[in-house]
Order: sequence, then structure tokens, then C-alpha cells
Amino acid sequence: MTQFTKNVIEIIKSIPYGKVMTYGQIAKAAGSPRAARQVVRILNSMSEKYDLPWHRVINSKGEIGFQDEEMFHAQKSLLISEGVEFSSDRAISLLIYLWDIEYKQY
DNA sequence: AACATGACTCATA
DNA sequence: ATATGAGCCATGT
Repeated sequence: MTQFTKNVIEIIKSIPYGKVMTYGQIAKAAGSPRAARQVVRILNSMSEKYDLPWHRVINSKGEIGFQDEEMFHAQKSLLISEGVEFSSDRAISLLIYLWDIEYKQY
């Protein structure tokens, strides 16, 4: 396991209930600013094994990234159950997204 | 035009 | 079988 992967897993696990982070932000915080795609891959292949709160990870536009309808609804349901509000079909509300913007200060 | 993002996809170890 | 790096490429800034 690379250090980057460890960091990514740790960071995703640290996302609080009802909050979200973006792929790119996780990559940056894990030490590899342009590795958003690797974060995607890690989520895809390791979410179950490492018990990650995968539903709290979204794209840089504040939207759910899934194309697959089934997965899209699964993620949306989980977020709604945590009190996350949506401003449109795919995008979460600014209020929740602010946490990610704050995180970018670090 | 250059650069950033990305629930991709593939080859390799 | 799992983990990793990298390439393709559309979309948007």
C-alpha cells in the first residue's frame, strides 16, 4: 500500500457525518494534487474493504459523480439521510459545500 | 491557447 | 485475486 493510498483512505474516513469532500481536494490533501482520478479508482476498488464513507465524496462542482442511475440514487439517499440538502437533482446545496471550501484553506 | 477535473479503463506487478 | 500508475478524452475554466 502506497503512502498516497493510505492518506486517501484516512482522509475519506475523517469526513464527518453530513459533510462532503471532492475528489480533487482529497487528492491534494493526500499529497498528490493532480491525482483526483486515483481517488476515484480507490473509491471504486476499496470502499467496501476499508469501510469508507464513499457517499461523502463528490466532484469539484459539488455534484454526485455517478453516471449509473442505481449508484446515483444510492448515494443521494445516503446523503439525504445524513441531512445533506440538494440545490438541484445532482448538486448539493452551498451550505454543505462550504465545508469543502473551508477545508481548502489548509 | 493552456490548464484542471474526472465513481474511466487498461496493462502491469 | 488486489493494488497501482498511466493514458485517453470530453468538458469546462
